[in-house]
Amino acid sequence: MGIHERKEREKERRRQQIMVAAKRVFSIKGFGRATMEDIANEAELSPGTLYLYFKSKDDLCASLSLRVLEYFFLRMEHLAGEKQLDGPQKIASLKKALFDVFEFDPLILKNLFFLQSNEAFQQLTPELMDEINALSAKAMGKIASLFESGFDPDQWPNLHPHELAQIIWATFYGLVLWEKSDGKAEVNKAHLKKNLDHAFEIIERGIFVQNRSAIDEPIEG
Amino acid sequence: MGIHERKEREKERRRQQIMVAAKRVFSIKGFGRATMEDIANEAELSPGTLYLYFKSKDDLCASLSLRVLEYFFLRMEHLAGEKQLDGPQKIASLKKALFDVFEFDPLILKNLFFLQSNEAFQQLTPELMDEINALSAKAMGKIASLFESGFDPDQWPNLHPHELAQIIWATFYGLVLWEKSDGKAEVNKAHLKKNLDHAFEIIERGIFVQNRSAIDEPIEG
Amino acid sequence: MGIHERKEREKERRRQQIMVAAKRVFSIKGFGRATMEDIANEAELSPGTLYLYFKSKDDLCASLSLRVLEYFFLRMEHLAGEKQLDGPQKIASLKKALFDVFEFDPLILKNLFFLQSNEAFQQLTPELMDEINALSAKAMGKIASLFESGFDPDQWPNLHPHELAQIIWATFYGLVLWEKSDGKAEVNKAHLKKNLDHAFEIIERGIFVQNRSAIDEPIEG
Amino acid sequence: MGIHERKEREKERRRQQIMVAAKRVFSIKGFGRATMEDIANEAELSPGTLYLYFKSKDDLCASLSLRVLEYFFLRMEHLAGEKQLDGPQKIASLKKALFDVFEFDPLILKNLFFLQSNEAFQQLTPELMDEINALSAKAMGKIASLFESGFDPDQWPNLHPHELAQIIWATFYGLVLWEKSDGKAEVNKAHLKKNLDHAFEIIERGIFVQNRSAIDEPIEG
DNA sequence: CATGAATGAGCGTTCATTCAT
DNA sequence: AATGAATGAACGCTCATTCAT
Repeated sequence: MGIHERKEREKERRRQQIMVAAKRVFSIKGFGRATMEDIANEAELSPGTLYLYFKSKDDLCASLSLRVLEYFFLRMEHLAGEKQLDGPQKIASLKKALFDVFEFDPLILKNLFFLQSNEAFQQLTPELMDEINALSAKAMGKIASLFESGFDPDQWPNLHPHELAQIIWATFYGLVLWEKSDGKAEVNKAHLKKNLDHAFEIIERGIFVQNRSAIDEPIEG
Repeated sequence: MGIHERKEREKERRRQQIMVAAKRVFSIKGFGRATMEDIANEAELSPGTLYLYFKSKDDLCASLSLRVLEYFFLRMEHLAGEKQLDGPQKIASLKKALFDVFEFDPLILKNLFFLQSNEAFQQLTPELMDEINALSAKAMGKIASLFESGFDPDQWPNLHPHELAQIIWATFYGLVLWEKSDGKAEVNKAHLKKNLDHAFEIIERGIFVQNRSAIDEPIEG
Repeated sequence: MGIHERKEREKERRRQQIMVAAKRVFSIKGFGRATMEDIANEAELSPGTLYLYFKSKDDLCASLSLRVLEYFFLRMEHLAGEKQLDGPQKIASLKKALFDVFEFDPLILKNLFFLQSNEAFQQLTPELMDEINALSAKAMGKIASLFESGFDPDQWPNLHPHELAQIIWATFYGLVLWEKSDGKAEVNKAHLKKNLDHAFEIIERGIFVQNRSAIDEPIEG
Repeated sequence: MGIHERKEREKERRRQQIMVAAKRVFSIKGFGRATMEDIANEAELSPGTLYLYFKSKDDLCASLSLRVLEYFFLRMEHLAGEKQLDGPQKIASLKKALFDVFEFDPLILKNLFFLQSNEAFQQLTPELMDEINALSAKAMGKIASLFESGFDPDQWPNLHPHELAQIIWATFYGLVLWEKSDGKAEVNKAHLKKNLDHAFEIIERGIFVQNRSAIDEPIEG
């Protein structure tokens, strides 16, 4: 049994080794222009070996994405579990979590977003595609659940939590992709952070503040 | 001189013809899978001819993007010229303009966003890259100018109009890329419209509404 | 129109040039081990060019086969048209025709037989597969038609012409494949010729001669 | 000595086990598409182990063929030993034996014929190639010996028994390869049987019947 | 200007075989 | 003896681009 476990661990380590190499290569040569041979060289393995751990190049790429997505989902799940937060605190935590996701792996995150908004996505193994989609959906669901009790339905008669989650996610999505992939990681991080701060402040004020008519009405009345 | 001008006009017409063909092919085969030969066939020209009008495939793609960007810029310019609008009207007009840009050519818009967040972008002719960047920047500047007098700097001591423009743009960006490219154009339009509505309502309320402290102060006072 | 025809001729010539090169390469390196690059080099073209004239390696190979098959069919058709031949003359003509087919291109004939009795065959474009099968069937039909009036149905109550055609063809098939592919073309030809002579003499005697019971009957009677 | 023999027996058993697995895989995936890994999985061994028993994939394939060939040779040897048979009985027995050989393993027989008429054959270990050739030759010799006293040399001044053996073998060869490998084993068997019946009836009549001149002679007499 | 045949570097992937354990 | 992870050469095919006509 010890043997089996050791093998498992080694196998997993190899996978990680390949994924690390792939990430490095992607960040140097760009996603589309990285070849399996490049990755193999970087991992100090032969091309064939890569295929023992990943079905295809797409599979490798998607697996990278999956890791970020998993991290993202875990953060969201944890967040959704914190019952005592008020609206603004939720927003703050969400912002923090999203920023952490970005920091966890900016390149791969861009890669993931890229992949999802791309025709290549349709060519993954259906299982992998489903897995990515399912995980995305689950994470989105967690964001939505954050807002189930978070904002005033009288003020937002048409905005369902899922739609809000989508908008927040899309904003994040846009901000991330908007960052130049010029390798200046620290600059990008700071820039994204500032943008996130502003965006979430707007969202927070927009959602939780009593709106104008509510304020004005008593005066008018 | 008439001859020269006619030649110019014909040359420009040819370019348009190719771009129209390219658009059609992209929308059928997807961006990555469209070949220059496909485009040439669709334009009823030979592959070689394409290279008389566009330096490379990337150049052709980028030129397509440029058209959307030009349309976008024109809309923004026009909008920025309308002096009499109040804040909410500006937001409404901006939303309308962005939606029109999407409708103008959803596929190419996605393509543009795609291109910009992509390594391929770095490989365009510098001139083209500059042109795209300059046009983007100019359009962004127009959005920013919308908000120069639009929101209360006391409430937003750190949010410069340019940053707000970026956030709005990124949100749009994210919402557009988030749409599935599954060919159901009408469905996508309706979905994007709803999302845009919500997003801009949040932004509008977030920016223009007096914030909580402002509301509360009289009570405290 | 002259231009178009010249182009057509040149295109056809190119095809021939490639097929000739392919044949040479096959005969040197064997079918399975010949690469498209080998063939391209032999034809003094680039690999890509081959694909302008043939959809795939299989397509190229099958096209080679088709030529032999066409020749074979033409011979059979011509033979079937000669009405005045008696049985032994038919057999002799058929033998001659089959031998000519072998001589026309021994290597490709083996190749064809090889292809047909091989799993690889199932992977050709359906059209090509159908074309080969249809041509084979037509040729077989011609052989069969040779024997529709050729042998005594009283003596062969169960042997239909098509079955006889199959047997003759299979015999030829076996004799051809039986030849060693050792490059000694002349030796092979002589050997096949001798075997064909014997085989067809047996067949001729077997089919056309009155059988024992027929001979014996008068004695019995 | 007991130990050594037991080892030998076990080694031989392992070989058989692998060969059985190989046969199963070939019949499912087709010959060319079966990989060593497939075979190893089927045999519940690891790929490496296969190489302890067979030098190469070709070697394994050829060994399979050898088994059929051995069976064939045994049948022929037995047949050649039956002294009391007359010509037609010999033909009938030979036909029966050949059909049994086909039934013994249609797929592998096709494979053998395939292998022999193929370049791959040249790449086997010389020993294996020699063994196959020797066994073929021996079996062929047995067929030939059947006919040493079987047919009238006056009628067949040029047909030596070995040549007749070759023709019969080639006919069998052709008929076997001619069968579609479509998995419908029973259909194929019935079809081959019918073809064999017809072919051997032709051969029997052709060889043993008094030929035309012999028939005419009584007139002369 | 326009053509379109030709190019050829480049890629993802396979699989028979090896060898350290 | 048995393993099975690793190998790496090899291959068929694509397609953006060029250039002689």
